[in-house]
Amino acid sequence: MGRVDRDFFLADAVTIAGLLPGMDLVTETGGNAGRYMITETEAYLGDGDRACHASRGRTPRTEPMYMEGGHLYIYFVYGMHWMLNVVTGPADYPQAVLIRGVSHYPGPGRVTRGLGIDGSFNREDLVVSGRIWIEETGYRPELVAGPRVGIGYAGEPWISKPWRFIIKNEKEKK
DNA sequence: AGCAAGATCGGT
DNA sequence: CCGATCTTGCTG
Repeated sequence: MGRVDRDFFLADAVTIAGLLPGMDLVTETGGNAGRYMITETEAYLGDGDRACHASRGRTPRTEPMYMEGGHLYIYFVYGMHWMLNVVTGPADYPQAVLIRGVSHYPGPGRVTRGLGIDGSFNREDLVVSGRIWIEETGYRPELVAGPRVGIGYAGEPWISKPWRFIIKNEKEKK
């Protein structure tokens, strides 16, 4: 139904994390074309959110999160996994939505491995990119919200915020 | 320069 | 439950 435009990404991360499930993530990489429905997301809401990387200040790694909504923030963890995040909100408000799962690839590490997404996609602009973007589908699945995964270090109240969204009846990771 | 920890995954 | 694997950011 067409590529999502800039305005969509200017809302806050929690709002967008709740809208992305059901939409399609489309890739055109080196002859490999793919369309995958987003099934699971998580919101990281700015420098006040202790679970958000930006809460430790602006560093070379987190710089992309300070870009205008619609860009990608990609980083490497545990020595083996790329994490795919969609930056949200206006420039200089560091927020992002982690794509934790798409059709056929549940789990943030599996998403990037499955779609061939790596550090070369860091700072990519979903609004104009020729190799990755998001499309509206008209599908509005029922979602289940819950606490975010793997952020025990953040402490309360952040650890309990229901900012993880999964399509109801969709299998969780593993 | 050295080190601890990490928005994970797969095998036991 | 544990090991893999390596970048980042903080400490000194």
